[in-house]
Amino acid sequence: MQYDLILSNIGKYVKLTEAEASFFTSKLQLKEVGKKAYVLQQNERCRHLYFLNSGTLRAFHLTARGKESTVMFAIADWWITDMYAFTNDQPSVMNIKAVEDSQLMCLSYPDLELIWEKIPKFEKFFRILMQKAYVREQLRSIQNLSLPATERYDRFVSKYPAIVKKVTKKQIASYLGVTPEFLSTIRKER
Amino acid sequence: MQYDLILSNIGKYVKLTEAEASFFTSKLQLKEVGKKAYVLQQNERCRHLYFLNSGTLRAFHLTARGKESTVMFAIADWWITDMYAFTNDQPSVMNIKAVEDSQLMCLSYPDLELIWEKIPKFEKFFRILMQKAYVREQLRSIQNLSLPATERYDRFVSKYPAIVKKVTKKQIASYLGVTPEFLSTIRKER
DNA sequence: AATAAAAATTAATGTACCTTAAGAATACAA
DNA sequence: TTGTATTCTTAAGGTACATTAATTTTTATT
Repeated sequence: MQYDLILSNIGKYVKLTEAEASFFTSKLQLKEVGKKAYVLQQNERCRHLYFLNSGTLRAFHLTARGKESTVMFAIADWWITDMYAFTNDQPSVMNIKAVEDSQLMCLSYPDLELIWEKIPKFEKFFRILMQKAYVREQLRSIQNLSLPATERYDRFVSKYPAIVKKVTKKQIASYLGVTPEFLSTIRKER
Repeated sequence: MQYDLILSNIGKYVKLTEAEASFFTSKLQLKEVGKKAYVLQQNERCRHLYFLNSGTLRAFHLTARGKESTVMFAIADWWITDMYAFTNDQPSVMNIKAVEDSQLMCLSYPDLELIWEKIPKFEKFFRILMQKAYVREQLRSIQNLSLPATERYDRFVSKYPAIVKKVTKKQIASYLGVTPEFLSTIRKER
């Protein structure tokens, strides 16, 4: 049922007993959002960590001048939140919006702290999750600094084919840090 | 003595007993490196996680065409390694080199696993460490995508004044993703 | 199906930043 | 202290990418 995906996601890294699993799932809230709905608005407090059961989300930062920068995409089986705002209880620095109808599991920070306290295995699980997220971001930084846009696009397409199928070119452009017009000329060259 | 800094660093987030602290420090190896010495070479295996007692290190990626991109700097009280290579036992994607004479504590992956197993509090500590590193990298990505070089420089200087004192303009330029020549024209405008 | 709205493309022009090259300042080694 | 390397700066010319604007294509709405 609705907890299968999230439990198997966690199960890749730690083994939970029945009791632990049911304590954990008792803290989850199901949320359904329609396409274009906001899961989080920039400057608001970010009260939840989200796990995607289905659908697609996009996190993006908006500058004063209205420029959008895509921070990340999430599809089924991914975790997403504004980690800065969520863990520091600060106004969020990004929006999270549904690219298509999506189903999410929500976990509040107080509940997450309870879970960490009661089931230390979850510290391990989140350590691994954060470690992988850190590595992903660091490799992205390296690529942004060292590669021209054309190669960044090629690598994005081959690394995230499932995402490419779901999101617009405009959204990919804002993830890569180029305009949609320029991405279009890049693609013509292929 | 030599363990004071690292223990107080850890103590900010978890409280260790005497026995735990001494088990932990028993796994640490002291290393001294001279200015310009390599702590890690790109493509080599990355066998250690490092904590800086003193000095300054710089991690940078080198492209086939010889272009350097600075991934991060580390000064006293910072942790540093090629986290991708270290945790996945893969060839490293970056070099780590001493900007000045430095003293480090080294921890191997097998020892770190022992520590995690024996003292679960260390899972929590590293969860927090990875979480902060992830947030730092994500905010950097946002800034790289949304701000022009001149503002990225200003923010770097105000966020990391202690690092600015230690490293060259050329190294800062390669962290910001601009050439030293262009950084020079930016600085003239201040 | 018709209309509206958003995305994608194309092309002309513009600019932030790069490349090359040379000179000046700073640090390093003999 | 002198020479040598490295960094930093300045300036001219070049390029990757942005901006603007118009057209086409795709998607969403009634």
